[in-house]
Amino acid sequence: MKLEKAAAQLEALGNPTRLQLYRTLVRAGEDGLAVGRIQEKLEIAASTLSHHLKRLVDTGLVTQERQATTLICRANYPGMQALVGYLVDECCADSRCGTAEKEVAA
Amino acid sequence: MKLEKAAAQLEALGNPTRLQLYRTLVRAGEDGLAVGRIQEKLEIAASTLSHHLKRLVDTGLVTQERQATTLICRANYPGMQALVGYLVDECCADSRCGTAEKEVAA
DNA sequence: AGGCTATTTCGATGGAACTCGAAATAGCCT
DNA sequence: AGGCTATTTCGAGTTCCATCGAAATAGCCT
Repeated sequence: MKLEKAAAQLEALGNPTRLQLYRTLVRAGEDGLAVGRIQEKLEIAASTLSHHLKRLVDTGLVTQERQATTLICRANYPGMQALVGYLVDECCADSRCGTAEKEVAA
Repeated sequence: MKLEKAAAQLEALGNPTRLQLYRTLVRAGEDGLAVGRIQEKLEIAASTLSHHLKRLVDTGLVTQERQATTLICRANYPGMQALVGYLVDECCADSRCGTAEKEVAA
């Protein structure tokens, strides 16, 4: 994973509307969700949704598949896993922060 | 972790310059790095660096500590871990993608 | 105090992002 | 073909971002 690509994916997720959109797709699971369904849930203009969706697809975080007139969207899990992997690798590159097993959150 | 905060952190990391900056701090480890040192490494204008650094600090991904006239910057590991945790939680919320190394790919 | 170094703030510029509604396209169904 | 629904593209407006150099501030040291 190159830094440029990671940054592009992070930026794609770094917008509240798109993060919510991605979250919705993740929760939809493997069945995915039609664009129209997503629009009903998020209540944003269709053109706005299309714009955000395109960004997520372009960065490889979401995939789409046609079914007749409707477009099914799915979260691309491997893509997300690669991104998380990059972050973790960077994080643990030269320091030992891997000792944090649980909710270090706070 | 709220969606808004996660999005803000993702956006902060979603800029090539800032991701490189964060990466540099991570690699520096617990000793951290002075702003001036970072500037030498990244070769960007001091004002630009200050701007990006502020964003990382504001979102909780980087901490700073004064030592005389110099400012030491450090990556905030727990902050990053919380973010990664959020992503993973979202990803595995309603679907079993933890097992999806291969099959789900396609 | 005076000066010196490190860092931030200011002001400006160019470009990109987010949002929307309206119009255009894609593809099914009768 | 004709119409209907789903989705995208277009055009526009507003706002936010990235970058820089110059000037201002912070804080040490002599």
